[in-house]
Amino acid sequence: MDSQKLAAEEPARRELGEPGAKTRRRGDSLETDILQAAWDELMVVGYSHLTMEGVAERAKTSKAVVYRRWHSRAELVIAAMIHHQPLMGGDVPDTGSLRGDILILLRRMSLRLEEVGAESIHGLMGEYFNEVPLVLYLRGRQPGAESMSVILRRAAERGEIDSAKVTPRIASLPADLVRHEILLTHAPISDATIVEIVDDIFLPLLRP
Amino acid sequence: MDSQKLAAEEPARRELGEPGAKTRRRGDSLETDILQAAWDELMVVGYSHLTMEGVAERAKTSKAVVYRRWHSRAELVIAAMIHHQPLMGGDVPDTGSLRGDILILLRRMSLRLEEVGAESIHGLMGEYFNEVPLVLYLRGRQPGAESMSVILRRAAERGEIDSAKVTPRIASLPADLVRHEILLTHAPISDATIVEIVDDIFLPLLRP
DNA sequence: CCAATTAAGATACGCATAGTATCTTATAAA
DNA sequence: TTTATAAGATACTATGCGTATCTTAATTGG
Repeated sequence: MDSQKLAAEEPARRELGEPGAKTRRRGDSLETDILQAAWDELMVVGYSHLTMEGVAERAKTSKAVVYRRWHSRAELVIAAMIHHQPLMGGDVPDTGSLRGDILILLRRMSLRLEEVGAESIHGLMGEYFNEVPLVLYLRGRQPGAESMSVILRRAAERGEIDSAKVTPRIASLPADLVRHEILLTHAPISDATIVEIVDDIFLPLLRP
Repeated sequence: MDSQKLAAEEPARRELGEPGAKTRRRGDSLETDILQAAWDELMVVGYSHLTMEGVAERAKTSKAVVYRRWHSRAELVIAAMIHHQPLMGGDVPDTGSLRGDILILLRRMSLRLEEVGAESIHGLMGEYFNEVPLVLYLRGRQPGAESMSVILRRAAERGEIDSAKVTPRIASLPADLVRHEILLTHAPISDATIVEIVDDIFLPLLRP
């Protein structure tokens, strides 16, 4: 039809042990590699400078392959974030006191959020606002992330708190405040801030 | 030097009463018009679809004129937001009770934030993260926006609250929670949510 | 009141990136 | 071994950013 230059002269040998090796990943293996590449690219250049081209290049594949699986930059990055590490996942802390448990939970959450970076989260929310998975991710509503309710139940059983005072809003309050702090400030949240949230706000609201 | 087509044949008559009228705005008048155009454009197309070209066109001027004053899209939009309406500004409510005052303050703030739109705020934060004015705007730290401390001082004088309990974090808590809610959810914040924040969280923390 | 200066407004351009389409060929399935 | 699928390379369109250049209206100041 038109003067399209056909194919490549060099048959695209990817860096393996032997040069000239021809191999093509497919399916899950390829998908995992792309998600990893997207995460790496996010860490290196940040969300605002992340391009589909860049991710494809890093994954040693091409844009078309990436677009075949994710329809936009935001979708890809959200998938990469979840693939890398859910925000709230992990074992439920059990130190024997509510204060100890929740400090562990909040520190873990803030480390993971800072790893992703507030900039990325804002970027995603800005161009992908009506999508659900991102908010689920942020709020830690992934399946298997019910740490907070487990901790609160145990604390109530120990008699540390008045379980009648535990509304959903209060249960999510500490995480909300940490999230808010990270989203609005550039510097990482200090441990003193986390302790303040727990000791001056959260615990006083729940004590019998 | 090169084959540049020179000038316009048509001398750019802007819509005034008489066609053919030649007039050029300058200085503050022009600046105000551009800020207004930027705000209008923000309302119509949203931040993610707002372009410098679009703003210039709406203001009936050209991109170059806009760039002469603001170095980026984000800078322009922040200026437009502040020009349109500071988040926390306005008279300090004085209903005679802390609860009444703070409800007014929070409702006002949430209306204004929703007018700007969470999407815009995320977009701005995403591409302009290290800039100070936006966070000042969001946190209501503009000069003349000390409503909250005035309200709290009056409440303390009336003996409604224990002023020893008022830490900076607790003082900003209600606004932080409203802001957080708006930034994370699509729908406008309900009045019940505002009341809940005040009655279940804020007031219990300050009562003697 | 006229000449010199400033900046508005029009336009073009280079560049980056999004997203799509097309083609060859390695890999998997039958 | 043949056939179907999709990986990977490449080209292409469209958009928008940010800059530069040029003309001319408006302002300033002697």
